[in-house]
Amino acid sequence: MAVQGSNKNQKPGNLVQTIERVSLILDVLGRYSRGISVGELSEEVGLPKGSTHRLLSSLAYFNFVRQDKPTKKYHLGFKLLELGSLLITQIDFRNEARPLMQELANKTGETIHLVVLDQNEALYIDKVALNQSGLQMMSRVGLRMPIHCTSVGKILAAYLPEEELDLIIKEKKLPRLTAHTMTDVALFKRHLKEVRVCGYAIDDEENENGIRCVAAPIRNSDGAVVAALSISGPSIRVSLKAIEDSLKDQVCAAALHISKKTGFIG
Amino acid sequence: MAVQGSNKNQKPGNLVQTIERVSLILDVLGRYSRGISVGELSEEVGLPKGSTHRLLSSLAYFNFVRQDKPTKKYHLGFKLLELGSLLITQIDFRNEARPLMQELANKTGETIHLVVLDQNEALYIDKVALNQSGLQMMSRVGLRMPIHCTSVGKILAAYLPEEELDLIIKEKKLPRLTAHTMTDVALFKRHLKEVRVCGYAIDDEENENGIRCVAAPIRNSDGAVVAALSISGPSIRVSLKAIEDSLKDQVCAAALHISKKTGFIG
DNA sequence: AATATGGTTTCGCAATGCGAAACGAAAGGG
DNA sequence: CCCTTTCGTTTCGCATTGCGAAACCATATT
Repeated sequence: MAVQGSNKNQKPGNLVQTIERVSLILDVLGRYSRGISVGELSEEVGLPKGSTHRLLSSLAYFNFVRQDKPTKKYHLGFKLLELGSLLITQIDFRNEARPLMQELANKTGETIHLVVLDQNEALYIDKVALNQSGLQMMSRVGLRMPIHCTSVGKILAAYLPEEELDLIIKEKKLPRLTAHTMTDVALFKRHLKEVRVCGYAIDDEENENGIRCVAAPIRNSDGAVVAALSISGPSIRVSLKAIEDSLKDQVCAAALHISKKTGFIG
Repeated sequence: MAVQGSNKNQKPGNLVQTIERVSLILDVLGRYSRGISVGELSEEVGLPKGSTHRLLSSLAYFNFVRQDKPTKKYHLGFKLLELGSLLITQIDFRNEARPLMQELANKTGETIHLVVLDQNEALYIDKVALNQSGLQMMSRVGLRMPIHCTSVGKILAAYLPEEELDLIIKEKKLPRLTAHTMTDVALFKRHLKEVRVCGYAIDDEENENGIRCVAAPIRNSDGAVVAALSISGPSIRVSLKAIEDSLKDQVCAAALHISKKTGFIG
C-alpha cells in the first residue's frame, strides 16, 4: 500500500447516518476501558436506547464491538484489532523499515519510531524499543501526536504544500506542551525551512520534558515524503551533541536506505 | 477491560444493512493491499457502484477508509489502527503481562505470545520476540489461529464448557495442517483432558512444520481462563526435552504470576 | 478532437431503520 | 417471598433514510 499525503476530508453533508453513528459509538467505547452499558451509551451519544441497542447488536454480530456476557457492558471488538493490524502490514515501506529500525535501535540504544501524517497529526505506525525493560516511552502504535512539537511531525509538515500546512495550523493551532514548544506561526515556518535545508528535524523537549528526538524523511519513488523515522530518548543520553555528532547521520542514513528500498532514487 | 469467554453471536435476522455492508467492504479492502477502485469493489461486494461509492465516502470521512488521491483507490483507514490499538491497551491483564513476557523472552530466547479466544479462534493480542533479528515467526498481533493445533488454542479450548467446545468443533472442524495435527474429535477431547490435568499444553509441530510451542492459562479473579501465554520456537531448540525440563515450568510460572497480578488467588 | 473508461452525483421511490413504548429479566428492598 | 425498580431487549407503524438506475463529469487513450 502506498501512503500518500494526508486525506483532506470533504465537506460533510451527504453522510450515511448509520456510519456517522457507528463512528460516534466506537469513539465513545474507546473512552470506556471498563465497558459501558446500553443506557449510558445511548445517553452519551444522544440516541434513543432502542436505536443504540439495534446498532450495537449489529456491530456485535460483526465483531466490531463485544458484549461482556456477565456485565452486559459493551466494549470495542477484536475485529478492529484484526483490521488495524492488517492495515499496518499493508503499508509497503513498513516491511522494509522494520529491520533497519531494529538495527538503529541496537546501535543507538534508543527507541525508534515510524510515523505517517494522518488527519493532520503524526500517527505512529511502528515502534522498536530495546528489550532491556528499563524506562519505556509512552508512545504506542496507533497513537497520535501534534506536528509542531515532535521531530517526526516537523518532518511531515516541512514537506507539505504551504496551503495544506496553513489549514492544519488553522485547525490545530500550535498549543504549548512544554517550555520549549514553538507556538509562533512565523517562527515555526522559519524552523520548517531550516528542516528542509538540513534534511532532518529535532524535537528539543518541545513535546515532553526530558525527551529529545531526531527525525528524517522517508520518500517514495516519486520523491514525495510519505513517512518519518525518528530516534527518541531521554535528553541526558540524546544530547544535542550526540545528535550533531552521530544520531542525525544515523537516522538520515537509515531513512534514505528505506526510501531507496521502496523505489526512491536519491 | 475484562475479557470473558468468547462471544457467541446470536442468530442474524434484524441486522442493520449498512453495518453489514460496511463489514463486508472493510473485509474486502483488507484483502487488497494495493487498494481497490470503486468499480472493482462494487463488483466484489455485489452492490451498485453508486451505493458502494456513497458508503465509501462516508467511511472515508470518518477515516475508516482512505482514498489514495493519485490513484483514487480505496484502502483501510487509520481509524481502524487507532481503535484497534486502543482496544489492546484496554485489556487489563495485557499491561501486567508485558514485562513478564519480556523477561520470559530474554530467559528462553524464544518468541512469547499472549492470546485470547475470539470468534472461536485463538487471537494473538501481544507478541515479544528477541531483537536479534534472526528468523522471526510469522505470527502477528491481530492474527487468528485454529484452536486445535496450537498450544494456546488448546489451553483456551480445554477450559471451555463442553457444549461450547462442541459448537466450535462443529463450526471449524479439525482441519489437518501438518502430519501431526489432531483431526479426530475423540482424540482431541482426550488430549484436552490431559491438558487440564497437566496445566499446560504443547503444540508439537501440529500447526506448522518445524515449530513447537508450550502454553499455560491466564486466569482472572474468578479463576476463569481468559487468555493463554506461550513460548514458541524452532523444534531444534524447543525440543520435547527442553519443554519437559524447563520451558513448561517457566511458562506456567509466568502465567500464574500474571494471573495473580490481576486478582487470581491460586 | 473523439471516445472510452471509471469515479461521482442526482433524484424519485419505497424499503429500511427509526424510536416511543411495551416487554422481560435481574437485582434490591420491604 | 413478592413487589418494585432498573435496565437490557423487542415490537411495530410511520416517514425518513438511503437505495440504485441512470446521468454526469473528469481523465486517459487513440
